[in-house]
Amino acid sequence: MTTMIGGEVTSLRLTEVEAYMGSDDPASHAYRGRTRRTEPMFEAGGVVYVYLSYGVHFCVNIVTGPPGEAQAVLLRGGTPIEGVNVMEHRRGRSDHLANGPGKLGQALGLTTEHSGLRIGDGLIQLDRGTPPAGIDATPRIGISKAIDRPWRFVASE
DNA sequence: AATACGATTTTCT
DNA sequence: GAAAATCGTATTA
Repeated sequence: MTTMIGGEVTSLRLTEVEAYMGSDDPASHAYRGRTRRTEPMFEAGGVVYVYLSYGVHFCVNIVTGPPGEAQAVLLRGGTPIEGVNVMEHRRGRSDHLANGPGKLGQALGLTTEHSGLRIGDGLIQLDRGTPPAGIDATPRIGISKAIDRPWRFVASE
């Protein structure tokens, strides 16, 4: 995916994501219905949902389902491709640029201000990218409910 | 109006 | 391996 925030272009290849269903998924923010924060999740697919985690980190989601379903994919990690110097500057270090949800959000320069934006509006884009050799499904991380659902997907290459 | 709690990361021991 | 940092949101009174 590619972002153009503050005049800086950064792109990376997504390698780790997690799926979140809406009303069927106790671990989802949208589980208890529509609220102001989760509003973007109930939009049609192609909308970005960003939230502040632990008051410290910005985590990025992409809505995938039809309107009202609140299906989304949490971007957990990726490998930098373009604008690496920008990411290094934003992260304040040269390693571990986007190998985690909060890190990825910070590296791409996304904040809650960008929540609800549509992909393709000029700020955020999804590219075709290189297909992974394989995909592993594992249990999701950092949640306390519905841990038994293997909805974390990792590119094996 | 008040309070408890994260879809986390970093740093220290 | 453990703990702190930090604030918006949801829940409760």
